[in-house]
Amino acid sequence: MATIVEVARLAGVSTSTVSHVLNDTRNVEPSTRAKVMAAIEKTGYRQDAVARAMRRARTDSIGLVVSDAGEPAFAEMVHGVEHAAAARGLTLVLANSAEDPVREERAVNTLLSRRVDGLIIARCAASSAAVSSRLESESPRPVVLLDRVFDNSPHDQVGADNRESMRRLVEHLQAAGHRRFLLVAGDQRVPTLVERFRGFRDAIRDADLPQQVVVDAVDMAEVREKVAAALEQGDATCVIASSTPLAVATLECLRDAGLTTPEQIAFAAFDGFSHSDLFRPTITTVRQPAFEMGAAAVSLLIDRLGAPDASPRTLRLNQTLELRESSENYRPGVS
Amino acid sequence: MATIVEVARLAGVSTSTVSHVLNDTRNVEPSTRAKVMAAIEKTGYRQDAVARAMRRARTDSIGLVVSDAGEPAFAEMVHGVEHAAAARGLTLVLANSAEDPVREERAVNTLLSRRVDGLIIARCAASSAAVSSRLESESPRPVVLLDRVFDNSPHDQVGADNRESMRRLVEHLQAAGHRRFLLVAGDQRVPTLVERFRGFRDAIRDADLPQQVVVDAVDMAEVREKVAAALEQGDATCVIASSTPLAVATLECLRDAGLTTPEQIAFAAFDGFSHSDLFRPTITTVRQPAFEMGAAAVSLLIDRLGAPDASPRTLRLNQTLELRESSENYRPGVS
DNA sequence: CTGTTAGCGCTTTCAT
DNA sequence: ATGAAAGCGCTAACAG
Repeated sequence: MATIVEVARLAGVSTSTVSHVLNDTRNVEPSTRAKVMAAIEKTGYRQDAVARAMRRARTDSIGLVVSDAGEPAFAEMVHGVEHAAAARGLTLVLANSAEDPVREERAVNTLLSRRVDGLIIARCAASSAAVSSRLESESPRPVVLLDRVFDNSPHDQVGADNRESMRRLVEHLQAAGHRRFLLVAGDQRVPTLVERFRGFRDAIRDADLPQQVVVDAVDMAEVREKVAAALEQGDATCVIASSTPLAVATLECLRDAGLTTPEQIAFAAFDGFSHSDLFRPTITTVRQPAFEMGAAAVSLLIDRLGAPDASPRTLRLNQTLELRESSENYRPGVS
Repeated sequence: MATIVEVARLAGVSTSTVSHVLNDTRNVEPSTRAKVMAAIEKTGYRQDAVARAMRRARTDSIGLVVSDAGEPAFAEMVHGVEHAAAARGLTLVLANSAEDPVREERAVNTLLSRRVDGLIIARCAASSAAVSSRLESESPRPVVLLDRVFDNSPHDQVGADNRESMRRLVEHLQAAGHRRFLLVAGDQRVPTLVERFRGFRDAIRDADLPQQVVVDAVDMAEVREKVAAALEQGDATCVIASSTPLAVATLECLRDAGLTTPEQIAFAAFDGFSHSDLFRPTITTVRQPAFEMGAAAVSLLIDRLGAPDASPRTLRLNQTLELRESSENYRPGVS
């Protein structure tokens, strides 16, 4: 590749003039500019982003660490982040922690070492304290927490209105006549799942319902076991799964138990499945605006670059309650 | 951040010694090494990948351009690429062309300008010639084509055995009694879809079947229109969709036409839906090993770095034919 | 309006 | 076994 020096020589100007033409950073005589453009054309010159980043304070890149690249919801967030970043001329550097704190820490270090202008991260469930302090000490490099938001976080964050959505979902199901629920709540180290659990508790308490069965196992095999046991005991009329993986496990249990939805038991899930309208049963779902969350994280990052000392913001995007067959047609008299 | 100079000063050695300790690139007296390590610890020093890349020929990063980050199959490929790259200490820089040749070209330029060690790209349907020549002139920076492979490509490529898989699928359906198919073939500028179409033709020809109805519209609205019309005419007993988006459109048409699967019409699709076992109808699917394809692309890239002049390789991973309800229970006598 | 030049932080010859 | 020093390609004072 040609360098800026060759372009300058060919155009008969200094490298600084070439640089200024390239970046439009000071006035250049039209004729000079033309000579430079011609030289660029002839040499096939392209700016070297590495050398540029070396000199400047910024790299025009951002890092994203997701906790599970295999989950469709995270794939959507990646898509949203990429879209918003590209729209602002930022390049995306992607890493996946796969819910492993060691890989998470390695990913964060790699990205920081590459001098990304900012970092968006969906912390993994067992995220280490080392990562937290590393992130905090990295100021003024902005960090935005995605999906998994924390109380009193020193960082900007974007999540969903999990607690409120779960409450609305449960209220709807109660109004439809359900009084005995089985909540498949999942790993309670994950803030998102904690929030959903709290929303559930809120709704149960406010409706003066008795205690409900909650499965909060971490391991999926254990989840299946406990859900199966709870179904066997059998007084729940409605099952709620707090995430897609939990919904998969739950649906498998329902199938194994020979329970059909919604005839024998109602079902609802968070995050949901793609193209769910095309298949049966269609499942009542609280849908996360994953793409928008990713895009919003980029916005927060950009805002933060412009105002490093503003106090941290937590953004919560609304989830939508999509009512479908799996929670319909419940007949209180029959239960 | 501390620099290598501060570490050197603190350790009472030269920067070159620190560098050699860091990269384990020449022998260092254990005691010296210890002093350096201590200084690194104390300063919290971390290597600056930008400066490092500036000096060396490599950046230890690879670029990936996907043509549609919203498609689950591509999300899986991204996941596979990330996984394989991370395993080799390579950082992934991600871009999405969204099937837009302008964005594709921009993405390629951005990645090259960042001096990625290699480039993996799923070309978009209307990919411009400018991109082709840009990619070819970038040697010796390796380029691997992903998913969408081309005849006589100067690059390494990894795709699926589309032609053979489609042939197997059609043969299976023929054996089950089907003689009139509707193929929803999609955009014939996309090599993957062309290959699937060819496999279909092969099978029809070898079975001496009459001409079949093929929908090859690009625009999804047009696809729906033509599929609806073909269904109305109504002599097909079996519909095959060549990709997930086409399957979605087709299933909507079937639903709108009031046709149930498999009772009234058989159905099969490529790429498929996630968690398809849990929903009805379960769909006979030719599944693409998307994750593995992404990982394989990284392998090809690495191999190529080691052997820049070997002739280009095309790798075709096997797809699996997953037989499910949507293609069962067809009764020839009734048709 | 344009040119000269000092680095950014690091790796890597070349000496010793 | 270690150090000195020359840049990698670029940007941004500073000077004219």
